[in-house]
Amino acid sequence: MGRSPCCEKQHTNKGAWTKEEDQRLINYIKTNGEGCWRSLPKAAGLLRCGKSCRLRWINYLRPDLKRGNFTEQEDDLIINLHNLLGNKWSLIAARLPGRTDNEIKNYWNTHIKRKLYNRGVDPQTHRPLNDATVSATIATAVPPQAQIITSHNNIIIKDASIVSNSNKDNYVNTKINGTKLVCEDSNSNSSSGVSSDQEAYQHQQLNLDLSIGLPSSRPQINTHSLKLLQQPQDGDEQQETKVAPSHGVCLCYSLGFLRNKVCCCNRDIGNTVTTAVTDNNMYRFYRPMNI
DNA sequence: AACGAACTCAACCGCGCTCTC
DNA sequence: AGAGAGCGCGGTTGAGTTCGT
Repeated sequence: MGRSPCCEKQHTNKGAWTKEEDQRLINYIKTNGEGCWRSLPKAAGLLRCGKSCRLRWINYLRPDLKRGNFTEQEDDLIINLHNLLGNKWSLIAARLPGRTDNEIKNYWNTHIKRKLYNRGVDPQTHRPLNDATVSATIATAVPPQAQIITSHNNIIIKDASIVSNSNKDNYVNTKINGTKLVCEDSNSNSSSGVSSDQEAYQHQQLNLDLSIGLPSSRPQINTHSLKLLQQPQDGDEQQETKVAPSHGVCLCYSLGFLRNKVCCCNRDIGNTVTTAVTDNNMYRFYRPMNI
């Protein structure tokens, strides 16, 4: 049993949008607002499928879109967000006002990938690409779970505590083919051997202030958390576990989760803090502000 | 000037998720 | 509980544009 088509294909236009079609769509959305894309084309007098209308509006016609080239700051932000989130273009776009996921995806594929290759960085892994010596050194000195950030001619190893002392002595702050390995201790703001321009770079590093647990990290969740994860989403307030008498910040919005939906994390913001709730495979965390 | 190659990006496609009935 | 509708996402396509010879 196949999926029904989103529209009657033989009665819809395809390809580039005309100015008249754009104007019809703009006029309709100005009057009626976004939403109900399936019925929109007919209501707006457009021979397009709803998906096509939605895409045209979101990627091209929306008034809050930023036009023009990406700035260096946006480039860096995209690279850092991609390092953190992978190909989650919608999440990345949520962090760049006026940019769309499609635009960022295209920009990544046409510009940034090449830029990273030119820097000798693998755009998928964000690890050094073509310098066998550097790669081999990192493979030797740095545990695979370490977070690595490439910066100019430096490779910054976040969370230095998981790098053994002997490896720190042997490799950190040494230059290999012009690339310097730098350790950064996650418990302190200072990095060992970090020069002023490196610090300036690190200040630009992304601080999303996040706590995200993926399903693979489930074993790390204690029984208390699991109890929270199993609780019903709505209504059953007695099962809501009181964790700390503090206010909190819902991270769902800032991450771009639950767009267009009311987040259920922040119910009873007073003294009750839901530390984690779950939608199938995604845990959503609610962070007390005093942590 | 002409042609093909390379590049860009708007648009399309198909899948997965959520919601409703 | 399960099927279908609707939406959003990521990957891919292809027409238009730019570049190189």
